[in-house]
Amino acid sequence: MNVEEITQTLERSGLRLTPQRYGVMAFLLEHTGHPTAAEIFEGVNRLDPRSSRATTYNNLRDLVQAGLVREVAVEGRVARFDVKGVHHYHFICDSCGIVEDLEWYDVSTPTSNSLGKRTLRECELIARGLCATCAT
Amino acid sequence: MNVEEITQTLERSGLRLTPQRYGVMAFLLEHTGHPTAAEIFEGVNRLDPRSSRATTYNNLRDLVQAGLVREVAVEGRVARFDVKGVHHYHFICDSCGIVEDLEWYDVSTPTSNSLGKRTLRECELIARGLCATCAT
DNA sequence: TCTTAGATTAGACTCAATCTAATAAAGAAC
DNA sequence: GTTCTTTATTAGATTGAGTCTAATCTAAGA
Repeated sequence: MNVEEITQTLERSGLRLTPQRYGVMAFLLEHTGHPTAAEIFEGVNRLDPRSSRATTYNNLRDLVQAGLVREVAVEGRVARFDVKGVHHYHFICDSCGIVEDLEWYDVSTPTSNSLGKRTLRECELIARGLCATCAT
Repeated sequence: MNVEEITQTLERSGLRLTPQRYGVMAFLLEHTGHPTAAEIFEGVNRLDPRSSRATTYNNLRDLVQAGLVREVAVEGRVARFDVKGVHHYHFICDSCGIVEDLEWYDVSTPTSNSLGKRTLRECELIARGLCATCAT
């Protein structure tokens, strides 16, 4: 994902690509380990330019709404984020809680019968078990 | 799920079936709409016996650890719970955020190749889109 | 240049969840 | 039964992720 793509996606949502927003995107593209908002805030501010906590949260919200970033569904109180670049699923370790990427594959979707009047947008898969470190 | 089963499962984890614990289980068995801890706390206390907030949280933690209850993976700050009785998946509405059950079906699991050294325990599916109410 | 909508900011605030230290209740031991 | 010990419960204080507020600041357009 390059700056052009990001700018255009944001424009489609009526958003500017500010230094702070770029900082969040750049950090997420570089750190694929599903960081928390606090980690992103800290990481972005380790470099220029300074971004406030509120802005980091605002921008994460905006980027999620624009479809560039995803808030990963994990139980627990802290939100984790990743870039929606390449389709992938998640593996969560029962023991240490680490969230790892699993390569995407075609998963059969619920029958239209069981969906009823609902409209389906996407299916997310969460695999659970022990990560490589905890399994040994 | 009956009292016998619950008692035995708890005993296997070295836990007693106290009135407060039973209250939580009974509430969850009756209210399948994925209530929050606060809702469970309030619901349990609408009847006898009085249970404190801390106890509700403690018991939810214990019941999850004993494998009787599941903390549903939803993004957001409030934890939601359901009884692990019947296998099922979840549908989360993009618009109103409601969490509904989807009947279980056999989903293909990740290849052992992509899992690597990880051990797989279960696969959870989260479908997203618009619920029946929001779709119309 | 002026206007205006969008963006950022520090700090106060909210509230779900956890912690603490004291009390209560249920088994087990005698 | 009485005592000892472990497990549970409790009210209230504390934590901390996330949100809100009201005041600036910035940049695009007229």
